[in-house]
Amino acid sequence: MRLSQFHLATVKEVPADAEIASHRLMLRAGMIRKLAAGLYTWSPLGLRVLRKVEAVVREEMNRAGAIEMLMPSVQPKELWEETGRWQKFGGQLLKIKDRKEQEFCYGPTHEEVITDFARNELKSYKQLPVNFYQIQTKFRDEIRPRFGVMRAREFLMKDAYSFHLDPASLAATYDVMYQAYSRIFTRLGLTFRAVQADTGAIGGNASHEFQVLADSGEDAIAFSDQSDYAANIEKAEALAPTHPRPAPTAPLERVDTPRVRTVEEVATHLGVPPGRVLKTILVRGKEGLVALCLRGDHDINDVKASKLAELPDESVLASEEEILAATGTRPGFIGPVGLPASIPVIVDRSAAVMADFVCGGNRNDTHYVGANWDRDAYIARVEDLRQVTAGDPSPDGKGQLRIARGIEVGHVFQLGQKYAEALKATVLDDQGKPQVMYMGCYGIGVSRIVAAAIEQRHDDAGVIWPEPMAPWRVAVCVINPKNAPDIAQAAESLYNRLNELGVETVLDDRGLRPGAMFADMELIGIPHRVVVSERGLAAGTLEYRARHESQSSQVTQEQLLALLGH
RNA sequence: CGGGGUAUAGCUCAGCCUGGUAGAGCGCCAGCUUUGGGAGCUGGAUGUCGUGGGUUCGAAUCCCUCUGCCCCGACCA
Repeated sequence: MRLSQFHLATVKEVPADAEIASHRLMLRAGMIRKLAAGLYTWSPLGLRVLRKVEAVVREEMNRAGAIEMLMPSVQPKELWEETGRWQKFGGQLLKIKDRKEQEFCYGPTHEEVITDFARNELKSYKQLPVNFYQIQTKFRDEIRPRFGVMRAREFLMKDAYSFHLDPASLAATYDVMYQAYSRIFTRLGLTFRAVQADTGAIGGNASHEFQVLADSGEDAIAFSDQSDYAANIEKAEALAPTHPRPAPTAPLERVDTPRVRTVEEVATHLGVPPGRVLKTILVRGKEGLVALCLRGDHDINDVKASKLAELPDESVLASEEEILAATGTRPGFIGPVGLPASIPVIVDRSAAVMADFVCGGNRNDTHYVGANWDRDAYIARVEDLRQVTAGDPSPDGKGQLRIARGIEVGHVFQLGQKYAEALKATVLDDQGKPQVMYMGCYGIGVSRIVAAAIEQRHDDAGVIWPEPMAPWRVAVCVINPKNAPDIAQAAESLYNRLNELGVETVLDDRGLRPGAMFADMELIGIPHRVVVSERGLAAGTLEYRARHESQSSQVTQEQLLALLGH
């Protein structure tokens, strides 16, 4: 590509609200332009990168035996009503009407459509297993789109759906997809981890997220320092302490704590560490309120809490009015000691081994000190309720947990029969009997990968693309071609030679001053830069510099080609 | 959806408090000069000051309305 024939539109300034590196750099490099909240135009430059990611994804999906297809982005309401998701999906589902007032949605995902396709196309177990995929635009009406294409409303996704006669076949394909995903992210040059993920309401335990490690990531992941255990923090189990609960040594005593409400305030006020304070959270259960007790220095894990039988799928904190009505006490002074018997007290594993602890007094402006389980308060059940923290023992018994931040770029999931059942997608088995198929689904955020790669690989000057993602591998920069026709000629012939060898090359023939040219090539992250100038021409050399290095070197054309693998 | 901001030239922003001819830098156009790290000089074009209303002799500026956008909390590739 001759840059003079391309549309490169780099800018120096970027809105102050572009917070993370990838968003800023994508705007500066002119890869994307915002159309509206969460909606971005991919410029020619940005699209080149997006297509590179797509190509790797497509290659590996094909290699793994998946078959590409393409489904509509607009989907009829009726299908979504069959699975109940027209309602359940919530506000993220963009609903639209056509001229006949018929309702549709812009597809946020394609389980309904693919399962409808499958129930019509797949008749026999002999057609299974089969794995369909597409690379397609999705729309999710995110409550808060942010960080550019990292969390956009419209985004490019690779989604695959596999169909099976039995769970064993599903597990086998799941494994193949897991391996394919590992290859994809490895090939793209990303530092990532596959982590166990929560399976939500669907059940089962086979789901992994592929997380690109980056401090700006929105997810927290927990991993062992001594084994390959890794899980989304929502999923990571907090093991029960191995030591038994100490015997009570202190008497139960009520103390005045006027206006002292939070764990931190209580700890400071009474001069005890937060770990000696019991945190009691009242949530709205299926029948009345439920008390959840945690150690003061621990945080509740909403996913774990919502799995409790007493709680609805979406657990909600009780309001101040509800708490007052149920206990006669304001939030901040609630504790398990003397709590109305109608409120079950579910205690986190770590909190259950506390002794002589501080807790709310169930009377405004008071707390108890020297409280003890059994003697003073009744435990309905002990559960794992808390978020793991760094230093906790790894759930697999090997090593300690560390916490890192990640960007979710892929997710593999064994769906089981949920959708096939709702949509009555069956095949005949070898007995001629209809069997509901088992399904797996496998997603990759193609556009998000572009942003995630930049988060991991950039410097002050701009992006440092992994080679498979770079818009071009090599940039040929010409210095002052106007003054010396032989320089332009030399650059031209080098450019042609590289193209003949199949090296994707961009020739910067815009005639800019060197500084502007170098700045642009660094900003857009071209891995290899070659400078053709009068100096070098006289010496018969070219100036070479790798994007990730700060030093240039003089090379002959043969050396350059060798360096590029030719 | 709750809380907090913000909206002025193509872009990034000042001006608003204290009402009185619409500003800067970058970019763009023309010309001259310059040519190894985002050049210099000269000249030029560009605005319903987000929308609608109100106060006022007079509103970018004060008041109200609506809308867009951004940030902080619960969802997901």
